[in-house]
Amino acid sequence: MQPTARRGRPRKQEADARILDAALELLLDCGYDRFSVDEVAAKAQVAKTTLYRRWPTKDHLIVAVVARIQDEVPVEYSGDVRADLTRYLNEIVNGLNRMRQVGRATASGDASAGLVAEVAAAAARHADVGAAVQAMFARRNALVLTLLEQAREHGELRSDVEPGVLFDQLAGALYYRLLVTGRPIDAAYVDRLVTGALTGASA
Amino acid sequence: MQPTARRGRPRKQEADARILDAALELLLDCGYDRFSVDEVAAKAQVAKTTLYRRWPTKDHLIVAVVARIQDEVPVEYSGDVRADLTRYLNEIVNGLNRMRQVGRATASGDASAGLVAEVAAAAARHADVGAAVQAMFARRNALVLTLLEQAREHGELRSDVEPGVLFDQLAGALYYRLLVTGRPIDAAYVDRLVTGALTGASA
DNA sequence: GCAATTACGCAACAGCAGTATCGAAAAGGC
DNA sequence: GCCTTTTCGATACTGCTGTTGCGTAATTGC
Repeated sequence: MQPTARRGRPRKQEADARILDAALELLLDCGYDRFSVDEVAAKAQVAKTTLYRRWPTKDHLIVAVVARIQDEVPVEYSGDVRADLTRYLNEIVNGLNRMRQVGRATASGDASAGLVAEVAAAAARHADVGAAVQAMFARRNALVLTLLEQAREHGELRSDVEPGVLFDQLAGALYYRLLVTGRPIDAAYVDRLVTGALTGASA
Repeated sequence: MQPTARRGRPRKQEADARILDAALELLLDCGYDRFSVDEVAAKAQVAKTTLYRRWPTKDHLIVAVVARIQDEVPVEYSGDVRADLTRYLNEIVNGLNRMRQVGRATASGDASAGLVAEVAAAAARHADVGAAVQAMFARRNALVLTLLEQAREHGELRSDVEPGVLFDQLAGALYYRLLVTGRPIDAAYVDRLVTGALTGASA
């Protein structure tokens, strides 16, 4: 962050917020499929040029909006990994369900799946968006990973457990179920998931 | 499948194959981002109308192409779940790596992630595509799920293991890593994954 | 004050997805 | 043979994404 007094006319800071606000509002109102850059610019009372200077593609804009509504989930090791993990995963699920209201109009099943898939596709299309998405998730999950390490050092987890792999299993199962199998995700499922990952499948 | 002699002019069967061939070729040559319906129609020497009568959107066409190159992986319970699972997951990884050649031109990292994400987004956008994708995966994974049940009955897995949840963990971790964290997936990772899921994380 | 630089709004543009319309062709029903 | 139905090819069109060019406004450096 260098507030380096740049050479030319400074950017209108107000515009950024107005655009993001308009974009979020449009996303909530109309859903992803009826979301058009032109309309965002119109709603924000900003020229399309101004918008595109900040976010070079629709994908960039969408990811910026999603990143903005991602709130941090406070996580602290309580001494009971099972409870902590269950709470955190349920928080993720709640976040997805909160997204679900986005674009009820899509009529094609699940809007949360739609947004997640759209973000994933955007990440795959543009390298810089991909980096931003990875950073977003890394930031979001950092606390949980350190929690897992604490639990391991505390003796609650096997010493050879790799937090990264374990978390891939848990979070991956949620998104896989959401995107691929399309079956519902509720607290009971989260419970079975955590139980399975902790106790293991071997007899 | 009713070869019901319909009333009007019959569809040119040849066109379907020509379109799918052209689409696959274009996908292999140019990647997803330079893939345009107009060009597919031109390459297949078919009017755009003819194409759109068969696949009503670009998403439908893409999923049809991907479904076409999905080959079945034979799976049979060998008495060693660990080995069987490892083999199958590596098969999935190989499939993803085979996709990786698709669209080298995209320059944005990983083309396999791109296609997977694009298919997921298409599934979320259109209910019927979603159903087709779910069916595709269900068909692909059915053998593994029965394998897991056999292993459970054989006493190799705990009796309370739910094959569906276990498989979500494994496959989900792969796709989560591919799409979200973007870190490489190799045989060593698959190994750690299977080990983790089977032995469990609890001390 | 003046030049250089950068942002702004406006308008026009190219490219692609998907739709609409039209005449012609190929089949069945009678 | 004739009518109906459906497909085909061709063309033009709408709407959206993303780009470009241009005149103008705001700020820095001198």
